[in-house]
Amino acid sequence: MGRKKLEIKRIENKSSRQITFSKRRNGLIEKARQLSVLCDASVALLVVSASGKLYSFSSGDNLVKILDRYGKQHADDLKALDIQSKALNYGPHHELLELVESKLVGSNVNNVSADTLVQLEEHLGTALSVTRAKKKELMLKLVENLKEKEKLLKEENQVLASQMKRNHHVGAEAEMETSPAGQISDNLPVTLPLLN
Amino acid sequence: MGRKKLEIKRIENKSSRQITFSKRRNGLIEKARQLSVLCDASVALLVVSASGKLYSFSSGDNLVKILDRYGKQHADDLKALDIQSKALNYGPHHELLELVESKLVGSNVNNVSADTLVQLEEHLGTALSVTRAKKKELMLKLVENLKEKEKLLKEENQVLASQMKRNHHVGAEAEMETSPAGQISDNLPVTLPLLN
DNA sequence: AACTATTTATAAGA
DNA sequence: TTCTTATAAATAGTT
Repeated sequence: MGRKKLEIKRIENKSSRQITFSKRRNGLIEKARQLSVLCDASVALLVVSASGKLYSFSSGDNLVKILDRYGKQHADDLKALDIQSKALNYGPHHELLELVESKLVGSNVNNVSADTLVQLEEHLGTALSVTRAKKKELMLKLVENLKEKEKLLKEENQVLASQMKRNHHVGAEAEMETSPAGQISDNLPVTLPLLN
Repeated sequence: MGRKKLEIKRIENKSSRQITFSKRRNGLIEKARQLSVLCDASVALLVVSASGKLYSFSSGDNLVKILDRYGKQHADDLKALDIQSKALNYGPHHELLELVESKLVGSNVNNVSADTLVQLEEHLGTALSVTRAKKKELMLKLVENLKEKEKLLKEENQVLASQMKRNHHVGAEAEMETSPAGQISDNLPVTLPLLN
């Protein structure tokens, strides 16, 4: 979008590269902001220059608020939760923390590179997703079982209700039965599939 | 850059918003890619739609490596999960990423202190727990609702079954009703509403 | 998903 | 850096 068409490959001239970086970085961040506003989307953008400077944009507000909102009384709850769901979630979480440590241990922290931190961020996001996936899988199974139970009970209920109705009719009109009692139970398998 | 100038504020029309999201998201990701190539920069971009779908770009092979490590079958699972669990989980996740950024923004990355990173690690653990806690809370509520339903249905079943039994008795023994017919129909409206 | 009239981003130059 | 401007690119509304 300039005087000339620019091939998308590393700009070899250093100062052009820096100028282009500065311009396009600003443009990218502005675009990210627009997307988040226009479309009600959450956007997080990290840009690290070749020289290691970090620029970023992020929609939404920050973690401090969340931690405040959940307050101290939740700290214990969270511990309990951790214990209970450890078997389920600890694997990835553990790996994650080990990874964090391995990124830091033995190396002077001052030498941690921006790339390492970007990588770390990705690891955290992935680990969180994996954790969610495992827990959700199990919870959904539980819910499904309960829904199945509910469905069966509803069916049974409707069958019973319709039998009630017929019997009631019979009772009210003394004995003018259009169908013998035996037929009712014969019909049951036919009506059951219709209940859903 | 279109037929009309567009104000940068939430697009109210849902389908326009979705279309714009799709277009601009693609544009943003392409711009991110170009910046990383042209200027030799590290770029990480996360976009989550209002409906919870996650899109991302990351220079380097970090993300790919991670997904490979956790297995390809997880990649699809994670996508699906992100859609379904956005309302529940994205908040903390998002804020987590923001924290990561806030720890870094404006400071030369080389100056990040060990304390800051230890703190960050703690925050990540907490954020993970908060996420789990939220999900668990909602899932438990759902399970509780279903159990309650189950209980009510069982009770109703028993009522219906015992009424059946009585009616059946009446039918078999011709007309010896322990309760008048009217009473039965009086009872029906009481039990029927439970069916939903 | 394609089209196209416009707007927007930006490459080069100052 | 910042501004200017010619031009490339993105995209809003439309089909």
